[in-house]
Amino acid sequence: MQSPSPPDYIARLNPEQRAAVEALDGPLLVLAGAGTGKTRVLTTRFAHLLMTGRAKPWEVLSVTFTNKASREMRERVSAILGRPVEGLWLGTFHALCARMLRRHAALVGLQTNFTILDADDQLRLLKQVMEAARIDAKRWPPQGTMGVIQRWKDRGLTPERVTAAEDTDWAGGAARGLYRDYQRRLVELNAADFGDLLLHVTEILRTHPDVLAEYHRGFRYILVDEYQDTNLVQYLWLRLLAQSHKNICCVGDDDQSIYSWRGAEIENILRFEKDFAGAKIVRLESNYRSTAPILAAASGLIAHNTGRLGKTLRSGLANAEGERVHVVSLWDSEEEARMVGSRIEEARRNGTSLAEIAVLVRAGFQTRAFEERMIALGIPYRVVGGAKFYERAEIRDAMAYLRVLNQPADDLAFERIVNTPKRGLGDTAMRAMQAIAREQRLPLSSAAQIMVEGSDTLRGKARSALTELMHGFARWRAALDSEGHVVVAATLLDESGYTDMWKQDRSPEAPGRLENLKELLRAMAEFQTLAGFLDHVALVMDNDADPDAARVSLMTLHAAKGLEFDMVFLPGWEEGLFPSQRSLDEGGEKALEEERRLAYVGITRARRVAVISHAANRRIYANWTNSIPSRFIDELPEDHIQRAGAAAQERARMINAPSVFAGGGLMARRPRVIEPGAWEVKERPSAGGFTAGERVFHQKFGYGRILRVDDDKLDIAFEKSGEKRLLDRFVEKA
DNA sequence: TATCGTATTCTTTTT
DNA sequence: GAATACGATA
Repeated sequence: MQSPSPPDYIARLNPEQRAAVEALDGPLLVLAGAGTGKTRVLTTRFAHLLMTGRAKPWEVLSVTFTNKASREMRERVSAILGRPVEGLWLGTFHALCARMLRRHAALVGLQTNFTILDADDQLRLLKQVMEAARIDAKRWPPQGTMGVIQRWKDRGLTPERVTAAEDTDWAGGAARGLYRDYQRRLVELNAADFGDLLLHVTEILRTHPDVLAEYHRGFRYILVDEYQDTNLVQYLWLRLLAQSHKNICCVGDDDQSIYSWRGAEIENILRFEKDFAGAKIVRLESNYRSTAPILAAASGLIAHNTGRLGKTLRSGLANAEGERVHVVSLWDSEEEARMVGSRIEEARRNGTSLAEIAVLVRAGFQTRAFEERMIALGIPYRVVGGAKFYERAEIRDAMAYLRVLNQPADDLAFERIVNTPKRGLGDTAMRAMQAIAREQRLPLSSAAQIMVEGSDTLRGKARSALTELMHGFARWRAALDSEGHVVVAATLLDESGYTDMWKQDRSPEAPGRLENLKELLRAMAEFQTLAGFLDHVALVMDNDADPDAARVSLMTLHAAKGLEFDMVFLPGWEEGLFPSQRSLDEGGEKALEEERRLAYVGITRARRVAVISHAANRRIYANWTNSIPSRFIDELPEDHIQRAGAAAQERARMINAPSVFAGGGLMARRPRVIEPGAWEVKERPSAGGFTAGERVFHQKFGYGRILRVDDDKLDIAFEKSGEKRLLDRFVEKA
């Protein structure tokens, strides 16, 4: 089977990578640790499938999670093959499913040109459904209902498949009915939400053997990236498609599973061997990215998790020497931002490119403080995944116009633009329109047409405005074929008065918005059809403005997965923030492990320098709150880190004045070195002497019971406010 | 019908 | 503290 001298794309691999590439037939799980050449294995494997003649390019189904990953894979496959490859089934779960669903839309009651709704539309629609069902939106927020529905969809449950036992805890057992109504409305609107793309296709594959057989003939091999992040419906979809030939190769890393909140089930990867009989497992453990201390720190941290498949990362670099991971303690979040700023300036002076520096935060709002600092210092930066182009109001408005153009039955889009700009069509007119639509079971735009043609329903300014709008749409739609979608879009924005609305707007953002509209038209020109463009926007909501430019990257830890930088800053390692309190409240111990994996992802992004920091005081909402260092800092192996700031002094003090008593006691009574000023909240010297199981009282959180004592820190289960970690001086014995 | 003021929520993470 | 949502008022 193996030729005497393998092709050089194989010869360049290390033995474990080679094993992963060459095991072409049957199920294979590749456990790829951070920085072990996962993408390389996937792309080489793809190329190898073609080179060995096992499959044609279109017979391989390659699935990724992000658009970025699929773009990268496409580029690298064609680089290996030395030519651009066309007709590939390569994309995100959602993009591939959208493509499949367009072919079989009728099987779930949709038309081929169905609209893909974004999060905003979904919520508005659900609100309407909940209102109609007279559910108290105060008590049961629509977002919560949306969450319940999405989790069902994540598990492949259509409304019919949801059992009564599943529907107890939300809205008093009304959630299942709301789900059913919501799905009905979607079909009426000829629309699908994100979850539907997978749900519908999986349902079709489950219930239409002929369709399934067609795909079995089509896809001889399946490649899956980031398998640890798949949810149940994605798993079902894959299993159905792999059923006959079983040539499925999943690549993933259980230590980097960070999407459980989106329905991902880490069990999918843990269970792989059981799901696919005769599965082979290959471990990639040679890390070619980071220095030895960074790897050691990350490994030491993740070792605190249980239930791992287990991997040992070892450095594959020729020179793995490097600085220890820095841990910096600071007074407040402003000082933290200053520290990061000055270290970036220093690195820049020493020749590090800004493109090689990243600041990775737990939550999006944290980037703001660093942005301000970057502006003050004149350091170019970019916020990755921040305010998205396609989420801006003017873009969404323009998109709504285009959606109505493409599909008159798109009620959500129609509602959005019918009175934007203001045409004098307020509540009264809209209520009348909705009444007609409901009675005759027609889309809003048809109802509007009726109102315009009829004589009695609408009069005066409102009438002429609506007439003009409807005539406009007829005209623009007619021009679509002859003029092309870009020209029509430009005309539409002008004639509808939308551009004028912003031209007359005196607010400082208005010129920028007009600029954005022009940018939208430029983006449209890259697509053959209007429908193609709309799909792209719904599925590929990214805005990667010149990623090569020398800028510091600011982003969330989630957004950083799959990326790497020479120098990585990891600020805000504080209890409550990271690990996130909310996450802990919702998910308990499992959530804590996921937070820890997130920390692991963060550290392993760094090639040469990692700087972890925490601040003693931080402003949350409007007021200052004090925080204690994240437990993850304590979990880092001391031999591989280097402390600076207050914590270093504190630690020096501990070493210089060893206590004869073991454990907390005297050591816990050491004065806080973090200054200036006293702690604002009433603080008593560390009392020590707390034991697990004891009942305590806290000013804000009320009564609770101590779960664990860790030096001067206590894990407390509060009766009202969940589990928290606090310094003992803030609680008293109850 | 539109605008202004107040109340409320938000800060997890994304296709 | 800001952005949004909603209600009261002109």
